Amino acid sequence: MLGLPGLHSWIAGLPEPVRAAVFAAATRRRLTAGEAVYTLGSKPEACYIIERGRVRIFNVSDSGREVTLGELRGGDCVGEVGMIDGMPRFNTAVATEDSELRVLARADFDRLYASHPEIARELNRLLAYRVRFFYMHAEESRALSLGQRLARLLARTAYGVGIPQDNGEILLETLSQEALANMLGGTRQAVSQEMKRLERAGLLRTSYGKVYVRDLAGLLQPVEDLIGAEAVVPTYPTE
Amino acid sequence: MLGLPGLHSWIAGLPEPVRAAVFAAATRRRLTAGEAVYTLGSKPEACYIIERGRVRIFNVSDSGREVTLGELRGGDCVGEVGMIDGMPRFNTAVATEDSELRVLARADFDRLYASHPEIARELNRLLAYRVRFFYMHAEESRALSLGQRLARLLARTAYGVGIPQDNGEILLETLSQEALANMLGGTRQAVSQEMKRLERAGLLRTSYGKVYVRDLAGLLQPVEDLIGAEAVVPTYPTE
DNA sequence: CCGGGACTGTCAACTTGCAGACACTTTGCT
DNA sequence: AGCAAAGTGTCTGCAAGTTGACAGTCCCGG
Repeated sequence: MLGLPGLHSWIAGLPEPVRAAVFAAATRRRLTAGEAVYTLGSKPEACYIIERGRVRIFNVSDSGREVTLGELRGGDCVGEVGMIDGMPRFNTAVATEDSELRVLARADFDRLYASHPEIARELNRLLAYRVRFFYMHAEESRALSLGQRLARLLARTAYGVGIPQDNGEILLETLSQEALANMLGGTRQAVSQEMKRLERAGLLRTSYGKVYVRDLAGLLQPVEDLIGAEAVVPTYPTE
Repeated sequence: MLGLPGLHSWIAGLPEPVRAAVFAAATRRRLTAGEAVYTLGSKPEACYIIERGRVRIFNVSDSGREVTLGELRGGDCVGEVGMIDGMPRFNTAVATEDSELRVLARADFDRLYASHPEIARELNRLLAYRVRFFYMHAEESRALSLGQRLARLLARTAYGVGIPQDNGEILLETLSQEALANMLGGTRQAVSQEMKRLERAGLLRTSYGKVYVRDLAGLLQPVEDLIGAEAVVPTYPTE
């Protein structure tokens, strides 16, 4: 659910000289598809800026099942939290295609962080975004059914990286039901079932690894229904 | 799950003169039990430092059910994320007992934030903690059963605010099953059932609104079993 | 010391989603 | 064209947790 419109970098907003200093301190690293940027539990040695390619963030739950948190792309940053608190990584990042990263080692990060207050402020913006993101994510997982989450995920993905077609449909590429299941924290079978439901409702059309969204507004409908049903909102005195 | 050992303030770590400047800019506000600090969807006008009392952070899901995120106490801070990104509040904060807060208005925050780089750095530490917290929280909700989450919550609460008794038990006060259910994202009935299971296992003893923990290590046991069962951890090349 | 209110234990019916199994379709490579 | 691998549709249990209902238990104020 990263990899969608939103704030995914603390570099982009920096004034030019500071950004230049960051890039000057960073080394380059190439990854082939399947290679890990970092792994769960490891010590945070560096943070990363993705120049090219894709990096999937996930972790492995009980039965070895992987739950995808999101995918980051060119321009995005990974691994900042570890730079700030120094605690072990709490998830795993793996390149899903051949990628090229800028690596900013811990010591260099610390030096720049201490000397350029703009960096701390940009990181605040990024972390605030992430706090909101994870909070909403947790909320959504609890409050919405798999079908509703699927609809939302598809709608957001369409907004973010969808490719408009001539016939008005929006194409979502490289999006197998298995991958969707991982993102939603559900099983492939359940996704298949819900997907069929959406297809029968005429909201989309599917083809192996591809989804053609037909009615983007319609995908968000069921959620709005739910919000509309939220009749009994308790009130609290504010002053 | 806040209100437990952890980092809950960006004030405490500030150098003395800066902290003094923050307190000088803040006004005082008294809340009676049940009064809201802020509510879901409102514009972030200020952030808060709790001087005395308790503030519960929660939000209302679909059917009007409240899901408690945690409780903050004296010394803790609330509402920083809104100061940084200016977006509407994404949850509701209500005083659960008569409380006293310091209120730092947006304009004052902005002024101090711009002029004291230490504030941004302390906020990063706090936000990094919150990112981790929410991430773990989401993970736990997905991967662990209600019973396991209950055991963990009780263990952590015991560590955090438990009161050791003469007979070796640890007393957890003001902890009704209803409140636990809200924290765990479950129902009162399910908590009752799991609590009985823990009681039958001899790990604790309950009495209306109180829990006496007998075997703290034992409470964490079932989770360790689960971790131990995590045999098939896929490996990823790191270099 | 007694009665209302809050807290707790338990049950049955129901819903959601998981697990495993199996047949089928498409894609991509040779 | 042909074949293996990946992706998909669907079914049958099965487990966890919800909803609603009801009765029992404890606490505290009048």
